[in-house]
Amino acid sequence: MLDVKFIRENADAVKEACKVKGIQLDIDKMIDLDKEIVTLKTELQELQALRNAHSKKIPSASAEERPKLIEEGREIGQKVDALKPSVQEKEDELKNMLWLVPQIPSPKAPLGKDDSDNIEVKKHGNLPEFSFKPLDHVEILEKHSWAEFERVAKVCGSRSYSLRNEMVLLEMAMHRYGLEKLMKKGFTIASTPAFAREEALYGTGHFPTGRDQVYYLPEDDMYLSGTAEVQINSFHTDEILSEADLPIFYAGFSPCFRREAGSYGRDVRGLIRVHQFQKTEQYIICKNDAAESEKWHKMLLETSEEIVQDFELPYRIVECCTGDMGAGKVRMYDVECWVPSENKYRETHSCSALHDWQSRRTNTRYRDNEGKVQFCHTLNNTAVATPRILVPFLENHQQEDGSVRIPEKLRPYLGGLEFIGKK
RNA sequence: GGAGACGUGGCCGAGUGGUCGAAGGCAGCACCUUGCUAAGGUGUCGUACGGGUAACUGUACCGAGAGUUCGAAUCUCUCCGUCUCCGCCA
Repeated sequence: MLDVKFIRENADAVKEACKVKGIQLDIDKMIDLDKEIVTLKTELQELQALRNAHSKKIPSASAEERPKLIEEGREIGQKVDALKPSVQEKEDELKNMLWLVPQIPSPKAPLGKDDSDNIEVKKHGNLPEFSFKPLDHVEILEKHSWAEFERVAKVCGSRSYSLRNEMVLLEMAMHRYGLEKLMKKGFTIASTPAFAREEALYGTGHFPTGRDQVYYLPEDDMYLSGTAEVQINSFHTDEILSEADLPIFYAGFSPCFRREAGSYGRDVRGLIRVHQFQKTEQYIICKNDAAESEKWHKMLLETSEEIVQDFELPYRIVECCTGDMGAGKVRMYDVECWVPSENKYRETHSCSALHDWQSRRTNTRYRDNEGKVQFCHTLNNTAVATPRILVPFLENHQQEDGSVRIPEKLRPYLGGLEFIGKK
């Protein structure tokens, strides 16, 4: 969300943001609507001032004067009541449009239409060379009975899975490793509920546009969130923090749910795109300062890099172009890990800086050292998302004998095992 | 699932129809004091929107929404939340 005042004064920049992000929105209409609201509100406020002044006279009025004054007051009240609904209606209309206004992307962000315009900014690690015919991750899983798909699909539908035996332990080890790393870096580890109210999804920006991607629980009017970002982003709703409190680092740990509507036929096989997964998420609230945001954005990205490096996965970083980054984002990077069976890099982490776009939606503010109340900046990035990360992990670390090598940094979390699946 | 209590500013807490955006205290901030000194005094101290160069000023906000009333923090209803007791339960 952007400030209406900002939109009013920077209409061209906002229109340009809509254009480069591929968002259809009538900014001029919003500005006209806003003008109309200001006019109506001024009128309403004048009437309310009149009403207040008038009703103040009544307590001291004599018994004879009273009925007349009350009658006059009633008339003013009727005028107020007549005006109120139209103000309310127009404010709601504006608010509904404001939810859709994109954040202005950084001038450093590459322009582009979709993910094909993303720019590779870094490559790390050597691609594996196999002296044998490597298996894809589903074949590896099946070979060791490390996952069950068909029976689970009968129970839970497509894009479901059940990890088995060492895979469950490996999954837990990865999260344990990630959480400990983040804790050492000063993050507060927060297990979060997987469900949330509608407001929280508006807060992150998943709503109103992404409703079809989110599971809904009608009995309880709750939604299953696709990331702990949803809950964490709303933790400080309506609060005015102190500058001294910032930055706040959260490491969210939660099950995540995505309907994957519209992705029929894409990545249906295996663990790349599933309805339910487990994620350790990095989240930062910091002060309203672009340089500060940029600093933490770098830090978040570096942390993800450390993680995939410790997992010994070849990866690259792409900077997402304006058309691929999402409405709320100023700048965004993806970490993509090498998937040998597909002969390409696949996204495993997504690192975003949103400036005050989310904090305006949740009304999360802080008082700066000068006493001025400001909206916070927010950032987030994946730390560990399973089972997706298992795909490059299994495929890159597979051995000729069918076992899978465990990188050194992960061994302490797996009872020191160097390999899993060794006969 | 059943019964009850409650929700006021950064925090504590008073306020049950008008003079209340809200007493008092704590914390914060500014200045003063410097033999009651890890203290004392005075002042200041919510947010948003509108008007004004500014001082200042108008409106709204006492969990949220709706209602009653000339007038609502205060009365009514709905919802949300917190707490207590009973029941059920991983």
